[in-house]
Amino acid sequence: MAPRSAEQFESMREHSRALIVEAALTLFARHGYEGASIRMIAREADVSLGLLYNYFGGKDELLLAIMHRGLADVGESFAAALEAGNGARRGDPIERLFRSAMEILRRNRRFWLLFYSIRTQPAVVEGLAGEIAALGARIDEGLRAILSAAGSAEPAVDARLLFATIDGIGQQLVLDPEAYPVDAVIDRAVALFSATTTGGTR
Amino acid sequence: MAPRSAEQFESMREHSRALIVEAALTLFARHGYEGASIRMIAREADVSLGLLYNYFGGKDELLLAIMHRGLADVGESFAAALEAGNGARRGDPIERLFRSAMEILRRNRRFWLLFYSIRTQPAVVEGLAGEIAALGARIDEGLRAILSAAGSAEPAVDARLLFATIDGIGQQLVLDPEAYPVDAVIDRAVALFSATTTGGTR
Amino acid sequence: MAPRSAEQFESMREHSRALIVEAALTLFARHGYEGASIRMIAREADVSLGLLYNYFGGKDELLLAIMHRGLADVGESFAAALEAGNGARRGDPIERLFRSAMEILRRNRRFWLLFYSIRTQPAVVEGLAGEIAALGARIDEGLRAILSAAGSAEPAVDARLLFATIDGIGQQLVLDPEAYPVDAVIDRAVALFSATTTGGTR
Amino acid sequence: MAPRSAEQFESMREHSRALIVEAALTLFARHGYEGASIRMIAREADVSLGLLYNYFGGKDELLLAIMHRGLADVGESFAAALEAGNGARRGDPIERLFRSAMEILRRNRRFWLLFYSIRTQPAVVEGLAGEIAALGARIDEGLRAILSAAGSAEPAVDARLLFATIDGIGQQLVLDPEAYPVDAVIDRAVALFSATTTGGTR
DNA sequence: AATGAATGAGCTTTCATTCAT
DNA sequence: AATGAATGAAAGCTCATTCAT
Repeated sequence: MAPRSAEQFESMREHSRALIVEAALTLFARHGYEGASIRMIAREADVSLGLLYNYFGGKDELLLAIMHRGLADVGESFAAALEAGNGARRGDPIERLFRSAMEILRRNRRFWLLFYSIRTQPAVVEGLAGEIAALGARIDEGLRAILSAAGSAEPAVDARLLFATIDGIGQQLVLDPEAYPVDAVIDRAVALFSATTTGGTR
Repeated sequence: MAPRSAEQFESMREHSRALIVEAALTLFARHGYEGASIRMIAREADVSLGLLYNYFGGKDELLLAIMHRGLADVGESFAAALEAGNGARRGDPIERLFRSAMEILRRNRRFWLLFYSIRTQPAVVEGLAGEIAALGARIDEGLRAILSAAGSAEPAVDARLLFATIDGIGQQLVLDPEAYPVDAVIDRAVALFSATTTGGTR
Repeated sequence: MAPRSAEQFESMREHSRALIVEAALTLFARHGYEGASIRMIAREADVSLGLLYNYFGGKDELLLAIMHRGLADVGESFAAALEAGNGARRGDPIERLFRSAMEILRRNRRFWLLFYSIRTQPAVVEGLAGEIAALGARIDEGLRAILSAAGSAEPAVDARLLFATIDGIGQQLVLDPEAYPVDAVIDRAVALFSATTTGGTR
Repeated sequence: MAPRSAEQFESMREHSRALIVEAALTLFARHGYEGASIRMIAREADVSLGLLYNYFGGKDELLLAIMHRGLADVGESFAAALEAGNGARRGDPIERLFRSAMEILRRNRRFWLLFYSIRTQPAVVEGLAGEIAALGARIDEGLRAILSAAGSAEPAVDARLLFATIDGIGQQLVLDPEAYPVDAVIDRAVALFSATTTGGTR
């Protein structure tokens, strides 16, 4: 019999990899990086222990893969939100920003649960520090641009505050997605931030 | 050796206990709850493994003791901040709130680092959930009172937003206490929140 | 594709088998039997894991095949050396023996490295013990014959000593083929052994 | 109750350490370094898995400790043999050397079984290479001195041969201590080596 | 003839915890 | 009050081996 084709193998690999990443994301989110064991993950993915190591060099690589993907997603989503704001689309760019931030959080709650639980731990975040810092800088820059355009007197400080506010709301949302009144809070936040800017260049 | 008095024993106990809690706080903050081992803690406290277990029934009890103390401290500090606001002291109560919140964070950075890293993990936080929820409710209530007094149209929503903002700023501060421009950000936050309230009862 | 002939298949088989044996010999020699993994061997042979198991029932069979071949080679080479000595060829048979022994060692250094590393381990050598003993007996016999012919008073003991000497020199040579002064040592050994025999039948 | 005294702890430690080293030596000798598992060793020592790691940082450290002790023993024994030869003691120094070498081998058969099985494997011997080389050099030097004194024309080469002969006999002895006729072989070897030296300075 | 994904037992190691003194 | 030797379960990881194609 002929061996499986390269495409067959590729699709098997893709499938198993996805299973594992999915399981890891769930368990890392629930128990934290250290609290979730490789065994638990393999079982959750319904895959053997050994197979996991066919795809990831170790627990750290698994985390890295997940975080890498998650951070990239955040970066892209944020860039898209900014771009939309610069276009002809109507509506307050600050509001759009808040909304899309919440969208990102909601879409990948597990990633954020994980991210929030590891970002204080240097050893865990080690290989990611640069990437995270770069993403933070890019976001800060974007926020400053929006706030400048909106007529902020101190865009650098306002950007920090805006970011902290989003971060804070996001964390509450992620901790209790059922009960937290995001929409009302966001409305209020938008009102606050818009009130103190002149309304921008127009 | 002369027999020690009951007071001497008591003070030795207190001393050792404090040493252990201190060490645990440092290491839990640095490596997370799962990442810090009992051995590391005993060594850091310069105390034997056995002694640690004389004082604390296990790793979880140690965490509980730390968290309990920390949460109590937060509760008290917050109550004090509110009380001061209600008193004859002049100045914006919202500002006073922000300032004292930052004070709390700064005073016990390690506690917050730890708290932020575990609050997403049900298993770790298990025995604390009620306490945390109660504290949250108390704070929410206090915030609503302040905001009502300050003339907020929707104190419940504003309280949520205010809390999220404090939480968000706090987290940034705790992650990078050296470089984060707290004071400027707080000034701005105070301005924002004060601007949208009529000024309250005065 | 044209169907391959039986000979073509046969030659492919031979080729793959040889590739695998070659790789295994290299890695067993370098890392020892337990230290070399089947995966490493398959990769070194540039062959799939599955194919390796098509040719060899397991790691132990692979070792057996290698050792079997190696021991057979030793047996043949030794027999040839003896035969030459019995023939009309001139020169000291003891010298010829030493020289051809070194020749064997040099020709298959990897085999000897492996052999020396496993011969103390009953479990590894299990299936080979008989074969090794038989070869040893054959060699001992041959040595006794030579030494008898050379006029040794105690050929049995001399054979043991001669064998140990060859073994000892061989091991040094194999451990450091670059720097070890085999030739000089052999010259000296030949002189020693020849001096204490009367010169034999002639 | 008072805690155990420092001496009590020390003696407990000494006891357990010895148990572990003893078991490791036995199993490393029997199955080789890679072939003996830490679990097997702990069981053989009748000690828990964890305790082993209280005393040795890992499998490699355990090997190192054993080899270190063994090599030191060889060095000392050899030095003693040489010293005795330089003193007033009568008898052939070469003979004394052979005898004491066999004594060393017999006294610690397990060490030699282990040593012979790992000396061809660079990765295993890694941390020991320098120590082994130094010991080898010291022995070579000692042998050259003896052979010079005994009137050898080429002490450097004779030393190599003598060493290889001892090594070879030793290996046979260690492989089959019951049946190998060491004494007879040694007698013969002494005769050979003594015959070709003039008898030395005296 | 040949592939490599998949398995699970077993490996080395770490950890929270106990206990005799 | 205090010590640290001792335990064994469970962690991360590797390995020989199987099997569908």
